Amino acid sequence: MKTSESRFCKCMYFSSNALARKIEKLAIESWKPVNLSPSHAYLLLMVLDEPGIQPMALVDELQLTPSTITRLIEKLEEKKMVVRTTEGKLTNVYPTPKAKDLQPKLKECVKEFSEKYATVLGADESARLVVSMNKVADKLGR
Amino acid sequence: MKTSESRFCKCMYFSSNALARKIEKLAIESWKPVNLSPSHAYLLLMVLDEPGIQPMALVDELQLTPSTITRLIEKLEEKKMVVRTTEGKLTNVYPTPKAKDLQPKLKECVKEFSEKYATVLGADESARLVVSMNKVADKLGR
DNA sequence: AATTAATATTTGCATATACAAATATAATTC
DNA sequence: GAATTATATTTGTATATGCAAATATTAATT
Repeated sequence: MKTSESRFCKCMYFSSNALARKIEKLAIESWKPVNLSPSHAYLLLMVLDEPGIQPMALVDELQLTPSTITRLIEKLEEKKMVVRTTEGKLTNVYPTPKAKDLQPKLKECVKEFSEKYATVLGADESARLVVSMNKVADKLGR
Repeated sequence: MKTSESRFCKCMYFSSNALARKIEKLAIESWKPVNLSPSHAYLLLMVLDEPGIQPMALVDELQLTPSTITRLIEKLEEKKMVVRTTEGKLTNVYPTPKAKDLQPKLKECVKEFSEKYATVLGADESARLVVSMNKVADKLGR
């Protein structure tokens, strides 16, 4: 059954979740080459882009909760992709050389992913959808 | 930081997830009065609407995996909201009287929820967004 | 300076979800 | 009718995520 044929297809809860799950699946495929989940990959991209970035900034940028960010960092630490230094109440997260080596491949995955859905949906339509999802998310605040 | 200001706001993965999480939060609030999570509530609504419905039909309608559907039903069974009868390889799920009593309240929650986001986003805009999310989900198939 | 309040981070616990394998049954094919 | 294949459901296990409480540290107030 298509999403649009479900009895609940008029419901924002149903639709946003169904879409997110399908996109997630596509994303997981895209990041398989680097053996990272999409969230881990995005967090690592942030760290590579801004070495020393602090968890709270990651919370802000990735819109996840502090505890989730801690857990993501922990896993990347296990994988020797980042290191953490704690001074006082602040923590800095730095990429390891291993992560830096991976950077080009990571960017490749980002590109592959966006091409994957642009192919299916059309570049314009997907861009428009992203903009309007963001607008709505903004309005829902916090 | 607003969703639209994140470094990743152009990415479908980020945006669809951020939106789904925010909507989920709103939905959880809306179904607190009946002490059910949104997924449980929707499954129960299906069962009330179509007593004896089989798990596979729920998989189809709710677009979740079979295992997730099993788990959701189990929990509703614990709560004495549904009963399962298994004959051969098929299972039928029926609402209990307790669930039937709850039905009006459940529908009330659905309404509250949709009013909640319609207020924030405008009825038209939210309807449009839902339609286009469904369209995209359809195209992503499977 | 001492107390209080605010902030950053981590931990313990709970939940929803999925995948893959296991089970059980029904349908098909030979 | 026996063997194979397909289908429905459940189970075991793993993951991502969140909330609330715990820690630790800094800032503000008195």
